[in-house]
Amino acid sequence: MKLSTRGRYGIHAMFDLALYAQDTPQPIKAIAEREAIPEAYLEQLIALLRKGELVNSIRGAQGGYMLAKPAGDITVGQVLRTLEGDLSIVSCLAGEDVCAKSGGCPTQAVWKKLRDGINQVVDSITLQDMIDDYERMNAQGE
Amino acid sequence: MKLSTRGRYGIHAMFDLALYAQDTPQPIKAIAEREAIPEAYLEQLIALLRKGELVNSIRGAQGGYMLAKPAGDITVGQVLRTLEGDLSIVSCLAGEDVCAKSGGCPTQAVWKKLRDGINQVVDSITLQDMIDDYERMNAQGE
DNA sequence: GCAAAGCCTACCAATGAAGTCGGAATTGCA
DNA sequence: TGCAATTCCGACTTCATTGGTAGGCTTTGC
Repeated sequence: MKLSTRGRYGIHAMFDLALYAQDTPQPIKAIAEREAIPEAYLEQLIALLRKGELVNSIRGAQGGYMLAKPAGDITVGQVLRTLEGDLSIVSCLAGEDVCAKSGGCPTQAVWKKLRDGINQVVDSITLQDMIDDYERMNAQGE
Repeated sequence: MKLSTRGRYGIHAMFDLALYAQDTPQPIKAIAEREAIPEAYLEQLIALLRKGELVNSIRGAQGGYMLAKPAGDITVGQVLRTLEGDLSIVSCLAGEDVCAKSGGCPTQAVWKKLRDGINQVVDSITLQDMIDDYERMNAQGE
């Protein structure tokens, strides 16, 4: 039950954009270097984020990427779902197909609680929250 | 970020034992049939549960498996961890290795919250809780 | 002693994750 | 006008894991 690197890289990349792409768009190369992500791979991930309308792209020289919305309007959950698909842990819930044991097996209740717990956590954290944490940390360190 | 069938099958099997192996041990074959799990595969999974000391085995004819502890003392989390390994979503936390960005990257806080949320859910549900749910459901259905 | 069970190990196929590669199309700037 | 920076796109490869099978040995109740 691991998050794949997609989700991890994705959050890193989005955080990076929130931090560095306030004024000028950031090219993949810069993000990849700062966040230690393979450049060609990051390209794929960002393509997904673009389709998910979480980032905007500017093509051509001096181009790059920026957040499509304010950092406070983007949650960790949105990013993870865009990259990893539905977070519902067990296909049984996603597909709405009832288990062999009709009437809803008692395990289903467990998976539901798990799913809700996870969503509750990831949807309550925005990129802005992360930035705030980060700046608080830096202020404290000095 | 899916739970593999291991976890799903495992919970089913444990629930089955909690329900049917109160007095007499249940052989793999019976569990597999009731829960619709491939017999030979279930054998492997139960071997893990045995090593994790969540079930006891009785060898020989009329043998089978029983829970090693009262159903109220076994949590969903214990079962999942035994079968799936650490539930900590992101290796970064398990290995205690600090990220490239020293001082703890701000994403780490996110993974920690996620991990804690998941553990909180799965460790708060025991097999007995599932049984109770199940019986309540049946009582209601009639 | 036979048959019902657990136990053990090796093996296999399919899938998805992670990443690479090459080459377009677009665009700022000298 | 043309070069270089950059996004965009799709195919390909490699590797580990998942999910499962097969076969044979060991234990033990009846």
